[in-house]
Amino acid sequence: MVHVDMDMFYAAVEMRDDPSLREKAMAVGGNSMLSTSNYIARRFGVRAGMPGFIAKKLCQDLTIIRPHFFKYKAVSKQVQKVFATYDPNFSMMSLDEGYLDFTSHMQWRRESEDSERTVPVVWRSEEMCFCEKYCPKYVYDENQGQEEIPEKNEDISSSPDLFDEDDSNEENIKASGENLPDFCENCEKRIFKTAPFDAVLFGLDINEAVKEMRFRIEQSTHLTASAGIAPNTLLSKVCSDMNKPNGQYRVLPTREDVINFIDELPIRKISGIGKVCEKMLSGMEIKYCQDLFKKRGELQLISSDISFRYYMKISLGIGSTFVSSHGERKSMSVERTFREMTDRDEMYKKCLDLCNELGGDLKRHNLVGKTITLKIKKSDFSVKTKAQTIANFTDDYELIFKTAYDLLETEIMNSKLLKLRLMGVRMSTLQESSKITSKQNDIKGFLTNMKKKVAKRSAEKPDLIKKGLKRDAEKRETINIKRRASNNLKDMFAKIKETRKVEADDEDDIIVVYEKITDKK
DNA sequence: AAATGAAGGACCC
DNA sequence: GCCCAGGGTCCTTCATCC
Repeated sequence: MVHVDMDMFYAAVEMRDDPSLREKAMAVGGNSMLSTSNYIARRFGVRAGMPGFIAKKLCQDLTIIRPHFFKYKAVSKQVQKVFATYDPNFSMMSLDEGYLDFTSHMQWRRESEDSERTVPVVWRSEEMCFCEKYCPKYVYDENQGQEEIPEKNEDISSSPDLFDEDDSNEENIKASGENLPDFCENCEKRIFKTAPFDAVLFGLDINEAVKEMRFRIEQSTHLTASAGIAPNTLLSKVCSDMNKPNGQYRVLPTREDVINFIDELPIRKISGIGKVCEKMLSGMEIKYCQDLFKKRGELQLISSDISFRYYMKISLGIGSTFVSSHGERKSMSVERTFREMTDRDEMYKKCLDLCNELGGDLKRHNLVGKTITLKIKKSDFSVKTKAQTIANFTDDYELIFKTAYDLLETEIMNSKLLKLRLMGVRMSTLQESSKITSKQNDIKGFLTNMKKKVAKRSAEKPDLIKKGLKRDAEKRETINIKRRASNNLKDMFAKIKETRKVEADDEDDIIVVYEKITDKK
């Protein structure tokens, strides 16, 4: 499995298109949030996911560029084109990263011609030396002359035995680059060591294959990518981060290599273990992946089945061994942050706008849905979502607004003074609009619609508030029950310790952790 | 008793 | 050095519905 990740994607695109940005500290995003920063800005501590105004404080000279998504999409398409030649079934996780299965490519590669592994050099970065001295003309093959895009070569016998299965050409290329200095003494630019030629021949093994792919990406987009090669996606994702700018890393498909790699790996490196999880696990003295296995007894006690399996898989370095090109989407949404809003009419107006946008998006993607969710974020940053499923699939903004309005109305009614900083509308339970029949809509829809209407009538607003308060009381009660349960955890441990041989020295810590989890609302 | 909905979070890019 | 956009997915808990 190979994971490929473009280096500081958005920032790199902007720097590519505006050379004046290259020597500056810059970031892409807005005043409220940055999505990427370049390496100069990172030296000041400016990182992705940081509010722009804070970044400005860290680095006064920071240039903030608004994102240009159409550009990123175009670049992503180019990258995908390269991906497709190595694995037509590649799966894109976002605009700038994807997983590929190289198995069948490697089969093909073993029997490939040199010409099929040769990539012409059509572009050199401006930071790189162009001087004759260090960019010798490379004659790929005396018989074939200048090389174009690799084509099926009919006469096979003529190719020399120079590059056997065992003898990859990596050595040859390296050898020619190793003698060169890092920088040219004439132009003082970096010397293009990996490919000081008009065409580059890549070797047979997977490292070479991935280098070739990254080289192709660079040639077509003028941007660099990093990659990770490993026996499964979980590991390859981590690997692509190891040699981050413009590099790659491989974990061999052997037991030793996988164990060596995973054992000392901080859990936070694994995709899916975030801030919260890290903190919780560190409370149990779990910092590295091997600790997950060491503390498996305790973990099983406090985790759900799914989480526990997940942890164990991580600790053993187990992950998915196949990629599936994107499944169908589950939801579609629009949301917007704005300056504090208290006026109701303004809120309804905003809601309408969002519904309008969402409706357009749905239509554009040929989708209809039936669950509408209203999301609001108050000035204190607390987030609330309210959802309602309607009878019929729709993409009509007026219909969406009808229910979104109701949801917003009850929210306004339920709070004395609503101060909003964000509003969003989401549609889920999606269907392809072509797939839905009018019959389904008419009969089934009519019945459920009636039911909903009756149910809604019977629930009047004061009742709703009462019900809400009642539910709060119930919630508090369940929290208390859980708290009591956690007090009994000590006894539980003792019993479990007897029946199973669990090494739990730090029971107190675990109870603290447990309380933290259960008290968390 | 199993399935579905709703609400809330964690997490990812 | 700080509490954060906007697009998603998935998990968990609780309620409800036959």
